[in-house]
Amino acid sequence: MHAVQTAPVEVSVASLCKCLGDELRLGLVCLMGTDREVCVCDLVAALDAPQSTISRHLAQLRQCGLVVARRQGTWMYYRINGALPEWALTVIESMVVEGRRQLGLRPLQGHCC
Amino acid sequence: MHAVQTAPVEVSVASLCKCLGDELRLGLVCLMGTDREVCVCDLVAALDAPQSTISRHLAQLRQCGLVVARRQGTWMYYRINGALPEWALTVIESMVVEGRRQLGLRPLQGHCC
DNA sequence: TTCGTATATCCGGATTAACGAATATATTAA
DNA sequence: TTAATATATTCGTTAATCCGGATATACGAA
Repeated sequence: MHAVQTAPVEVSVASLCKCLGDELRLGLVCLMGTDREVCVCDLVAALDAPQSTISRHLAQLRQCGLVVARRQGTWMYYRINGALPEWALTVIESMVVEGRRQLGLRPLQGHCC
Repeated sequence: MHAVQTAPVEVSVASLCKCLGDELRLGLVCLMGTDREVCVCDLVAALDAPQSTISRHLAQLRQCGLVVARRQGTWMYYRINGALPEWALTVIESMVVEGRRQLGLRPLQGHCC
């Protein structure tokens, strides 16, 4: 399991933090965890925000290199970018654990679709 | 050495990230590291920004609980708040190491004053 | 006291970011 | 084709953030 990564992607510490400095984006990342693939409809349902808002924030996370997306039919699945450098994955993992606690979120299991 | 901490302070993951999501504030934290006390004049010199700007960002870090200040005469010394919870200190340490690399900063040694 | 230095705060203006309804695009099924 | 569903993007409005000169405050020395 656990797909092996290609060469690490450069990510700026400040832009990573800026991404996670928004509660909605932090919530998205917390729902994914570092190893889970989730589809947009689940994220919309779990965070109870308008679809356009979720989609916009996902685009930001993607543009930052923090997450990657995979299309399957009409659905889009998002996950943390496994090609992130070690330090970034470590940071994300630590924050996700605490972030879930603070935001009262559980990692999403199974797919809605 | 290494002062023992009192009870951990609650810090929100999102607000910690928001703090570190600004390059100037990230620079300040990188110059302090997790165990160094630095005075404002050194920070102003090292980051080459107006004193009022530095002071404003330091106030934000302080208000977030990320740093604590100690006055000594006319000088103010700042350091990372040792009472931060474990996860926060871990996150900061990881980001500081990489942040220094990206911003081209060295931890400040010795005092200007 | 007064002066000089170090730091903090104020404030108006500029820039950036977040929002969400409306609309566009992509895909599948019929 | 068309319709239906899932997701992305646009756009105008509102809110938050950043900046830095000017000013205020705190302290030590004289």
